[in-house]
Amino acid sequence: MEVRDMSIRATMDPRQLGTVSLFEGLDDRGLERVLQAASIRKVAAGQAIFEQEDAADTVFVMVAGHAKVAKRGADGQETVIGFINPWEMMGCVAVCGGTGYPGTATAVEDSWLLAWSRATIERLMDEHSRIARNALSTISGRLQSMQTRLHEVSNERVERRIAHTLRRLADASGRDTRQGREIAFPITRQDLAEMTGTTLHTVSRTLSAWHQQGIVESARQRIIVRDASALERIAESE
Amino acid sequence: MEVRDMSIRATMDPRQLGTVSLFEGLDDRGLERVLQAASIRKVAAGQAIFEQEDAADTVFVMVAGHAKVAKRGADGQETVIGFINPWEMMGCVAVCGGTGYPGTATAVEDSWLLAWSRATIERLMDEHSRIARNALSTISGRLQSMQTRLHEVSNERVERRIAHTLRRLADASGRDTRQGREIAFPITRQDLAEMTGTTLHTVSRTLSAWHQQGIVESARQRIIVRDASALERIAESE
DNA sequence: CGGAGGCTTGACTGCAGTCAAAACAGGTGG
DNA sequence: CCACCTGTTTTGACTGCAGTCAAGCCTCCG
Repeated sequence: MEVRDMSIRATMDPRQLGTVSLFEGLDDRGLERVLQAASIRKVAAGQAIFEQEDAADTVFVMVAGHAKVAKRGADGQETVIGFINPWEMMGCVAVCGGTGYPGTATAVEDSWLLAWSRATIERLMDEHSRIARNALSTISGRLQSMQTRLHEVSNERVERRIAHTLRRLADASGRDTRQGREIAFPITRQDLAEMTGTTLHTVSRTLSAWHQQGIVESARQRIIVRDASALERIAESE
Repeated sequence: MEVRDMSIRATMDPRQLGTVSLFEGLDDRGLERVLQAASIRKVAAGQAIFEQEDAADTVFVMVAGHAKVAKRGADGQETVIGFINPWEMMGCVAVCGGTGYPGTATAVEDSWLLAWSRATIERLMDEHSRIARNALSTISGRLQSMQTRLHEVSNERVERRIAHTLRRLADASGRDTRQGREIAFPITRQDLAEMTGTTLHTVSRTLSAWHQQGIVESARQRIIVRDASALERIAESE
């Protein structure tokens, strides 16, 4: 399920960790120490990284690959909380808040992650108060984006919600190609439906319509945004 | 709009501050210092405490009264993020995250609040690392409850969402009366609609139906839950 | 007593969910 | 290399939940 591979750590430049919001502003020696305290895990596509309600004892940073975090409710329905890009962290809320993981994280591609145990992260926070402050501001940002999503799901029509979501995905996880901006990991209609509070049928119909209009290009588990401004118009028009 | 009244502070027992999640675990001397750093404000019902997008420079703790925090979107629609009860704080996310306030806070009753400036709260956090940790865990809790609400709005039918919301309100902000458990502050159908992502019409119809069944008692801006277990059944039944 | 804000109810409608079926792509094993 | 099987996507037809439109009532407050 998980394989450790120490050689990767040896070849990694600690300064890359400075990209991670949690470790922003640390000096080189601090980053070095943080890296030394980490362990590395490889997770194959489709495998779980952590499970909902498991005691939260590890903070992860994605090094390469992508993961999906989804919460499943009592009724078995899933809601996609978000996708994790390289150099983003996950698990921090649960570890800091002292609760279980809020959802299940699944690798959607073969991925490499750095991992720190709860005890280690707490020690690092003690040594570098900057890390605690970073955690606070990162979580605050997530809370705000959650509030925005709540507002959207509560007040907006499906098409517009999909447009908003797709725009954000293209923005945060996109990769420019000759055809347009492509979501940089495999994502199904079902995933998009679970992010927007709708059904895969409606997502499929919507994307088909947008395809007709030349706004998106799409194939199995791939979506390319050709006309970002049209998407913007759908998302924001009165 | 806001009136300062220092005499209240003089008569307040610092230990009451220990009830506030942000200051949990501080010793008496710490609480004393926190209280000394606070200023007091009185806000009349209907008045704003802070406005959406204002630079977040003050953290508040409700001493007596209740406030509503609502976010209004680009389209002018409002979403109620939550209600603030006595000894709960607000503004912390924005102040800690370094962003503007995520919504507008309005007193729904005449209220008294303690207030700390950003600089003061940061100094207090430096002096007492416990405060920073508390902030982290409080915000984590809010994030999780946001995720739960997102899941509900995405996947559940209106009636069930209202049941969930009403249950939580009665739980967190209820007061036991001979008729049942009453929401302890004035709340309109519109407020409830904006919390659940529906319209005041639907809320009204739903409450009427529940009234028929003896589940709730309600009047202008007042709701009493008579049969909590029935509500539970509506909220959780398959 | 009059006005404003809050609540209720009815009738209608349409968005999007459900049900159903089929095409398609990709991976696996023979 | 082909056959099969599973998971993904598309499309159509139907339906019902809840939003919209409309009207009127109630309650509190000035």
